[in-house]
Amino acid sequence: MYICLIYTFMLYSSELIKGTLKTIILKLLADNNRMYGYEMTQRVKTATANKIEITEGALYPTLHALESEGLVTTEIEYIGKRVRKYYKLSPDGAKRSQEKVNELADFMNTMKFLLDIKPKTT
Amino acid sequence: MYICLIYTFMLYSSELIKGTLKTIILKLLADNNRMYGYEMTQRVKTATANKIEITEGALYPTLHALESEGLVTTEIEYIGKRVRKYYKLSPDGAKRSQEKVNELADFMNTMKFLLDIKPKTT
DNA sequence: TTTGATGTATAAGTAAGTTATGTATTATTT
DNA sequence: AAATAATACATAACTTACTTATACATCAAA
Repeated sequence: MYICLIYTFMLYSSELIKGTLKTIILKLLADNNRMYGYEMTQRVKTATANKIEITEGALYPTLHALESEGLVTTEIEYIGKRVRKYYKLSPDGAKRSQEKVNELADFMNTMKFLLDIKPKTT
Repeated sequence: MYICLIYTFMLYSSELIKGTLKTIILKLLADNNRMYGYEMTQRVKTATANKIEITEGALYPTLHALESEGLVTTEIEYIGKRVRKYYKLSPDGAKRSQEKVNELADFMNTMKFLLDIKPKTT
């Protein structure tokens, strides 16, 4: 007797995640005081059961953009000889975080209505 | 005495809508047998209270892409002298429509969980 | 008669990603 | 001991899916 286990790594098509990265980062920082980039990728990966994987090529430019917009501040620390860059929300960033999450929530409600998606019955 | 009415046209930032256009079109066609492009833009506009406005520059290339992928078929009709192009789902398109809607629903549930968004209490 | 709505289409430019590559340290496996 | 994987940052080249602008044409309304 064979037992066949198929693990489907149902990663979302990338267009979907596209508009949401900044919102995700800002929300993570709103909840966690400070985080570093690699930590964010791991947090999102485990929190979504591998459904959302943030690539470094997307993450770091976005973090730099948030910094240059004044929405986050940074602190560099050394773990042994390895550099680690912590990000923290500025007051503007905290405000923006809420706005972005609210906008996304509103958008998702609109889309659910438009696509006639029923709430999960779990 | 002045009465000041401010209408806020809270259009979503375009990155959000970005990944969802094909899904919206396929779902419209799944529900309506056949539709033409302009009709789709109006339907979405009114159904979302002007929150989502599909631009022609996005719509028509996407419709052409769907056609060349074999997901929709077209019929041309004349209203007076004015041309109108109707789109209809192919069997593949009907299947894809369901898949896309399911994927988006799944994605939105994941995002709601990740961003700790509470269901609306209305 | 000219503006707005209806209707389709494409070209140029942009934003936000992907993919690939690079560098370096530390832990784990063979 | 050496190779591989994980940790940690970063950037360059490319792609995708849009936006913005333009174009053309018909028909209704001001």
